[in-house]
Amino acid sequence: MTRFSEALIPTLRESPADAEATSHKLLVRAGMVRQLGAGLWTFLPAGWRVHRKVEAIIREEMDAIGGQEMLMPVLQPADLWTKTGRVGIEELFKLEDRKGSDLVLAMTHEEAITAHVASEVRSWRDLPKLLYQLQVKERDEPRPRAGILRTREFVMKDAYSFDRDEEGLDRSYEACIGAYDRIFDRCGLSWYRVASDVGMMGGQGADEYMAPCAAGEDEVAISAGYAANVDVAIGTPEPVELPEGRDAPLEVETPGLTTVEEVSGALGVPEGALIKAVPFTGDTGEVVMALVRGDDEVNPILLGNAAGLDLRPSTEGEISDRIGPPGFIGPVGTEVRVIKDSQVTGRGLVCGANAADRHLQGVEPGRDFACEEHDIRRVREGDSAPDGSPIRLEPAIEIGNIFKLGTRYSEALGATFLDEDGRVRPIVMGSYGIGPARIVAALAEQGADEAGLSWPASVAPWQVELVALGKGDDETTRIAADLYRELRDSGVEVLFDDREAGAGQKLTDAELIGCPLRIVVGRKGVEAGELEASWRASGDDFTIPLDQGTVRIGQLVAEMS
RNA sequence: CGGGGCGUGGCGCAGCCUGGUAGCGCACCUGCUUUGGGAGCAGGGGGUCGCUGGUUCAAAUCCAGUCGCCCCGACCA
Repeated sequence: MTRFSEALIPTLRESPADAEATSHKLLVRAGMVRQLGAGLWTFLPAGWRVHRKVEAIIREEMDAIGGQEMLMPVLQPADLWTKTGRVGIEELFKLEDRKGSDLVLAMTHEEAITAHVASEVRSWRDLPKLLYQLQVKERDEPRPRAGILRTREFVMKDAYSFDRDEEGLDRSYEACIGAYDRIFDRCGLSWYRVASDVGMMGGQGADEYMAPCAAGEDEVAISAGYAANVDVAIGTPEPVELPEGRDAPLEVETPGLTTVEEVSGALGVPEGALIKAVPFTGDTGEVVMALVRGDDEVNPILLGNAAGLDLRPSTEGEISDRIGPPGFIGPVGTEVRVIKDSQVTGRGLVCGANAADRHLQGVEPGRDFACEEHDIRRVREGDSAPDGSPIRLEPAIEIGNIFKLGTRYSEALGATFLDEDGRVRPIVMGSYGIGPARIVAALAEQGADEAGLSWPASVAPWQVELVALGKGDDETTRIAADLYRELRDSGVEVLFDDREAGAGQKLTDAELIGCPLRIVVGRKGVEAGELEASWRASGDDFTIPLDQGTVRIGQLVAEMS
């Protein structure tokens, strides 16, 4: 299999100075990855072994649901991207060839695959199809970060489904969910499938697969029976005790008090009794006033979806012109569109009076102002999920995503077919991505301890690390070398540390690299007729009789996978 | 794009403020000793101090510009 002395596994005693994330530090220290430039990473042999094992699991599960693997170019004519309207995306790398033709480096492959399917698929009989590839993607990221977590070039498994209609898409989508669930389970990850924002991909539905880890750049709202990206998560907060209602709003003086904290303090009401009015301006110039409880924040994504607009926070000038003095605005008497969070209810609420240094008490939605009602507040730790269980927020890294694309790409690129009635119809598409490198990083984060990495057996670079403590050609070294050959010949993936190095270095490196099972051949053990074995994950150790080494280790390896 | 930080042998760092022959630890090479948690002794190799320009008798050090990298935020199919 692999002799450490002959392999390129450059372990490091210290972390690189610019590393912050655990996975970044440990993957570099374990000699698995190296940086070539910002967001540009090389997988060294040990790291690539892990990556390839993840790929193999992906291939098996995609093939199992009828996926067909293929390979498309990364370098593509810009023309295709003009047709789908994606050529303007800032993250898209653009370049010219020597003839001046416009090219792009693909960030995903919807354009390419749809162009092929458009020219090859004619009839309803040709559908459905599920096609996938493992291919490099290129993205001009504004900020690559955290080692291999967010890079400018990375391998992605991208799959695309092509169906005759929505029902077919639903079936393809469900099949992919099944495959994805199995893939992440088999990789040994802790993961969640969460509802997500459909984003710029458009389409009718989207789920993300998230792996919780400290270095994650997303946040997930999780409870016993609920999981959603915080971007779209909806929870129910603790109710607020409101002051007495009134027959009509009462204007009170609140000189210079513009924050929720100041107003609630001055009036002696809980922050949740205030109505926080947050103005947004749409791409059309329309101003929308979002209302949430004083102790809540507006979730701009939920608000944007509710409003059906692309929104940005309004400027002070827009607020003054269209609503009232900033700091004192409210929904009563305003002429702009008002969208109220469903948690803003009851009598006795407090809001800005749209007059300087004035607030209104005893306000009641519906009676005192008209509005649309949606869930637009940002979820908070401790909220209740729909099933009543408490929500917690966890950082997580996105490891996969699936979209119901619909016909956006097929219409743009003329991917149509003739149905059974002879009508031309656009193919209904789905898109399904997985980032193997992110799985590697998430596993590194999830399994790490003070000593280093710890890989699940299914994706470990080697199943066993065999450490020979002796030096030169003493007896222990010969025994270790014999055991290595036997294990290798019996099909065990074994990393044999045969280096001329001190025991401390070899043992620490074994913990750093994180193979599931470590076997030590040393003088003490050999004198007792034993091999010393230990599990990386639990630290449990035990001995194996020397003469049963190959057989027992073979059994343990079979059991672990 | 806004803010902050860093570029000095392979890695981690000091030196810069106050200009004057480039240093430390680890790693590496040779020899001897050593071998159960990152060994010891002796000898040795390796750096145009990111780059360009300026100031100066003299620049790692001062000035200007530029490139690269990291972190926070914005952004992120």
